[in-house]
Amino acid sequence: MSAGDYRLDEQVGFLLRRAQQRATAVFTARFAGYGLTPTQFAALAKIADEGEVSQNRLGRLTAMDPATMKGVTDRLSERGLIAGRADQEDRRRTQWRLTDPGAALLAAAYGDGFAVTAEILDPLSPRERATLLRLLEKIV
Amino acid sequence: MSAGDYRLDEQVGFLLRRAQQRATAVFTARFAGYGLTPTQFAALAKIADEGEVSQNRLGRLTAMDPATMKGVTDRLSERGLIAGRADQEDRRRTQWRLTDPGAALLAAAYGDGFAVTAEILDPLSPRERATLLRLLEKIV
DNA sequence: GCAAATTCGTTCGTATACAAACAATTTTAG
DNA sequence: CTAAAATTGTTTGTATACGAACGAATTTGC
Repeated sequence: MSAGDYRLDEQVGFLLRRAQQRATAVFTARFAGYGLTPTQFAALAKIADEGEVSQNRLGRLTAMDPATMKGVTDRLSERGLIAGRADQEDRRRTQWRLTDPGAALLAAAYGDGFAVTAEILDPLSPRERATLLRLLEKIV
Repeated sequence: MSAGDYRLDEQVGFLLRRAQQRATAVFTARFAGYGLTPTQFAALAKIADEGEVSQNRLGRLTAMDPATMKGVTDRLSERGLIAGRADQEDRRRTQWRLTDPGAALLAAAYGDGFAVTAEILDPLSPRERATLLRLLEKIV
């Protein structure tokens, strides 16, 4: 346990941070034309799945805390990609749905979403890809 | 390639983002007493390895771009954990080293660094742990 | 039915993360 | 030797990420 035994480059936290940096870089390059960040794309995809979804629930589905979710929905809303309405049954809630431009942008971007995944996993064999996803699922 | 086929929860980028959130949460809980973030701890550990290191090189060793590195060295320096000096041979450079308090804090924290790694990898078998590290290395 | 607990969304502050543009300095090439 | 290229570090702006504290609204527990 001495200092000399601690190798930063072998710690899983450090490797996860670097892997996510790489994933973000691949995404950013591929999505430059859409002006969408990974979290914004995730939010659009989940709203599409849900049809209509409250802000906090969207945060849970996309792994963003309420403070982060606020910023993302604000920016998507300002760009006119999503629209919110006050929920009459629960007046604390804001329900979000895709606008037509939002749905169109998302439809155009899906293919690049698959391409991002493919590019990140390119160094791995099909078997390794499945293993990586399985192990990541186990530690989250 | 239709919209319905895109499952966010199975995309490696999304899983990496969630895994890193978990890793950061484990680190933050374990390091609450030190007031160190994962990047700050990484910087201290690498400075310790190098003895003395320039700001940009430290950024490369810890996977931080120059703008991010600036913020980290500023905060560590303000806390008196590291000290910088102007390099006489290359006047663009700032060389950083640990102060005595910085070295003492780092020495006290190393054990918790190992504990963080152990806790993150706890759901995996020894064999799976090695596999995960190997696959992450391949995609970074 | 009502007080306590929980949930929803907001705001503030701090800390990565990185693109882009920049000045100062050093290195490289011809 | 010197002009071009590269490196070092800084600054600004945008976007996560999250702790903490908060008011408003809803649900729970007794």
